Amino acid sequence: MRDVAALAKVSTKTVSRVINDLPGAGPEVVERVRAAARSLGYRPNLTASSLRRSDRRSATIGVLFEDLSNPFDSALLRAVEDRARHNGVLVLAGSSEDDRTLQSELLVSLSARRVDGVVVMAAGGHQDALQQERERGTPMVLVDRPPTFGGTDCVTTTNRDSSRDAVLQLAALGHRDIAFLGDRRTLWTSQERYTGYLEGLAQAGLTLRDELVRTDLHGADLAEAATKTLLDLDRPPTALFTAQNLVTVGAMRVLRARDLHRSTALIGFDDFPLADMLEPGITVVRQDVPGIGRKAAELVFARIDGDTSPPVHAVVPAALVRRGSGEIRPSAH
Amino acid sequence: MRDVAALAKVSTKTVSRVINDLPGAGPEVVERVRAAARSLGYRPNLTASSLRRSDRRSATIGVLFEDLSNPFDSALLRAVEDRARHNGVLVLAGSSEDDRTLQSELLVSLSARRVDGVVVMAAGGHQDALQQERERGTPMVLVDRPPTFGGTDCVTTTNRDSSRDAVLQLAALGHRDIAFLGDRRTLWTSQERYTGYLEGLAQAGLTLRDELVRTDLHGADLAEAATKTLLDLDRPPTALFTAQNLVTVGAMRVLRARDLHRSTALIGFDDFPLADMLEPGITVVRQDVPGIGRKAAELVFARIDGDTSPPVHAVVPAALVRRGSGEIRPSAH
DNA sequence: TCCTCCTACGTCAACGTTGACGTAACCTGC
DNA sequence: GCAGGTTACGTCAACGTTGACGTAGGAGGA
Repeated sequence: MRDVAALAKVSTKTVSRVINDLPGAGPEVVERVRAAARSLGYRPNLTASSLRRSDRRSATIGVLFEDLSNPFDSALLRAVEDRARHNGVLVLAGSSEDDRTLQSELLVSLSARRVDGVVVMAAGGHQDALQQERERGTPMVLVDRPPTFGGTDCVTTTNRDSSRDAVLQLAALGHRDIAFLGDRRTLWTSQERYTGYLEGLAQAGLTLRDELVRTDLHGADLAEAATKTLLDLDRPPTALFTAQNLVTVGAMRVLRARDLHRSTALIGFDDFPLADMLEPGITVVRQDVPGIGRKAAELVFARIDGDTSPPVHAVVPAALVRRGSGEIRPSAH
Repeated sequence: MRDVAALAKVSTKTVSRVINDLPGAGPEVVERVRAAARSLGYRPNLTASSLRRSDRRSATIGVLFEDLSNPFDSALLRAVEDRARHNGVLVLAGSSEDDRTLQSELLVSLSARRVDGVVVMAAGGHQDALQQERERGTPMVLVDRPPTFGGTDCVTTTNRDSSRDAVLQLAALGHRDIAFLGDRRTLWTSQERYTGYLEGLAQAGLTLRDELVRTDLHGADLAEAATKTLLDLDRPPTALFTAQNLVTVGAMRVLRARDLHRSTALIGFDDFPLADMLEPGITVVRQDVPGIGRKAAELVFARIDGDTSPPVHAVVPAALVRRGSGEIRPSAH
């Protein structure tokens, strides 16, 4: 900046004025400064700028999801990024791997870089670190899972209602033995979806068979194993409700291996690519991921801009996408 | 920091020493400062720190890919992120949408935030903005596509060789009419894969039929349309080589719709989730995405650490994954 | 005893930028 | 012709931190 000022024969303050399009610089000086900046390849230092500016904004937000290589997470990141770009804001992204310690460390890193706000998918268990950061005044929005503490916005989907509807659809087709396969029980989403499953059974007048419930299936491999034991039961389920992405994939694999995929009904929570290309297509509860991301971003930006209205828990509706696997009737036996 | 210093009754410089674990602070003072920092919830300001420090590192790198919601891109991001975390570095991520203007703007944004280096998937066409940034001294590594200018590291895969091998495998099965469906011709990867296709044909002693080559298929819809026209030819191809992710999906859709998926061979470049769950499983050329990401990250960090050895073009080998669709023989006619 | 060296601090300025404020020149209206 | 206002600059200090350097006090050696 000093070099630019020297070359244009003005003070650094005038360079600052030109760079920020502030009034108080004559047209001819503006031109001189612009030319000097161009010829020197000058790039303003945003970090120094935000250090001095009164609003102290870094025009950067943090995104802390579980695993950025997971399609759900990356779609969400992309949605947040799009909305952020719209505001001239960049995104610092990190994967917490659902590890509280790691999440906490990353949060400190983000905080040290003075992000204006954060969008977080809370790791399971205690949310002390999140709460602490929130109480320091950092604008924060939780996605996918609500906070266990107060005063914080969050965006989730219709986990319980959509799960109930899925189970009701299976029951309406005549299924009486509907299995539930869920992710880690510590996850709020898993709990909600399980509650929805229970509500669905109750509403359809079906009794819960405990042995048809398998949880803590973290990853497709565990889901495969669980599906196998379910199918080996004396009275195996005629329909499966798989409450997460990878669980659905694991279950599908086993159904195919045993050639049961045309006779056993399957509804999964979370859509995934190519679900429509399989035979049969996989019926899923599809979350509105871009909608969730957009809403979350809007909330952080509103808070960053000083919105002090009461915290919001936004619920973005999911939809049942019928593709075949969820429309299979129980085979007569 | 001033508050911490006041509370611990020391100078800010001593606080700095304690925070950075530098010598020159007695054990009892260290304890006092730590306690003060804790009780005030002090967080060092990394941007101010990097402004003053001599190395001027921000401990942040930029990642500029085409679309962070694309599985290839997000897997790559994750790999870079993991390596970065290992160095205590955070990642600023952006999607360029293969738009040169947008890419250039994002690059300026990254530069203004003083990232220590960038990993870029170059947008098609001129790379002036990239070259300019590179010449300003920013450590830079290109992934997926090489630079059109010199002095810059890059990491790609065996586009040409793997494409040739795929075509040779099809030829060995007896196919004589092998179609090529490719992405935008401006993309280096498309060109390389097309060259590999030509080499494969030549090496197998097959003659090129121009009408079997379709390029500029940006997205699954265009790929679908192109596949339809190919199959409507008087002498349709008996095998397809689809040179990109979404192109493969588009082609698959059409083959299925016409019930040709068991009789027409298909090999796609780029793996995708569930490719193994389809009937038949889709034979693909699989890139080592984590390997590419890791290598790219290693290269930037080496450059950031002052490595001035000649620029490297690392080639991470891809592998043919046989799943069925690429092993279909031409039907007798 | 005195000089040297080390340790544990403190002081000051600077990183690149901008807010607050100052000032000289010009305009406007009567 | 002059008060009052506006425009186009410049000067200075400060944002939070750390490098360079200073200093007081104690340990150690001749």
